[in-house]
Amino acid sequence: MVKRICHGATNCPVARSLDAIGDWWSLLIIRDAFRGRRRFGAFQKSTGAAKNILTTRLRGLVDYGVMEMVPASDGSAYQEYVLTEKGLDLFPVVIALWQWGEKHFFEPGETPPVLRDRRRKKPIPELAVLAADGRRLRHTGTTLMPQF
Amino acid sequence: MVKRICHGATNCPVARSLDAIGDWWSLLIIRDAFRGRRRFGAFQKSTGAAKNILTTRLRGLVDYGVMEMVPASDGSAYQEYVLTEKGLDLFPVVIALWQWGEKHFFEPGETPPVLRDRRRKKPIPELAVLAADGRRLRHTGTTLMPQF
DNA sequence: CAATATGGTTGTATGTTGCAACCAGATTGT
DNA sequence: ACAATCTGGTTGCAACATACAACCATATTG
Repeated sequence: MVKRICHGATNCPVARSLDAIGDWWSLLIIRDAFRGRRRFGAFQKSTGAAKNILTTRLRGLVDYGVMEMVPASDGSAYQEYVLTEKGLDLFPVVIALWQWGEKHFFEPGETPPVLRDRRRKKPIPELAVLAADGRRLRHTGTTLMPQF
Repeated sequence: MVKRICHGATNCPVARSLDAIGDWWSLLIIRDAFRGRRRFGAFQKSTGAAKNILTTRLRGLVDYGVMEMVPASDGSAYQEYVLTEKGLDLFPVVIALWQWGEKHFFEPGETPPVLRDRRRKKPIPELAVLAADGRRLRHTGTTLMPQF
């Protein structure tokens, strides 16, 4: 999205992901797309981004295949921006960021908005990295992460 | 980290997380911290960031409580940067970004570095958002995400 | 058919980045 | 002991990105 002079051909999946979405505004747009926002104006209001910034970010997300432009669902001549399958796959990323923020950036007095499964009417349990045998995996120095 | 003029007091956990780590370099530093990097010079080499950028990012991460400076583990007079408990809690975020990049940014010919649990010698299964009853949760429009 | 909403584009001032040069203290080699 | 080098930065500057306001064309509403 933002031009990356230094890391064109990195082999690291994290770096490649960040090329597409590793930017404050893009991630905020994606968050709002998961909250049902579809229109340019809606994203502008809910993210607070300036129009030109929003334009470049939406264009970048479309270029990377995270979102796509579709005819407006209300039949008007306008267009909407919706997440592609690739974009929907970012769900765990957004949830992980949500839960981390919820855990670490709210004072005892504050009540963070609760992430809940509306269908089952229960809060969503904390996302966990599991090993192949289903046991919860905790990061322990050299357990993970190849050196590429 | 980067000064956010527009969103000082947002109630959204994702936005609060992004204030601390929603930046290309910071996330790359965190990735490398999970890969065992500890020294300024090591981060410089593995991320490719310029020294001044690295300085500001490391300082920011320390300010936000994601990393901390500790005396060097080899007994020298230098210092090292290590993840705090709060920083270690970013593990799911990094894994989610890793897996998303692995799935969507590698051509059929390319082989992405595999994320594997060294202790059990098996690849790590895909991170999934689970509902309270343990069933896999897929994003379906209005299932999740409160409007704050 | 005038007024307004939508979805942008184009300046311009300011802030952030990337790069190279420089520097002080710690460490190493002799 | 002392010069060379390594480590972990800081500073200056040019290039680039951002925020904000003004403007504009098309679509929609009253």
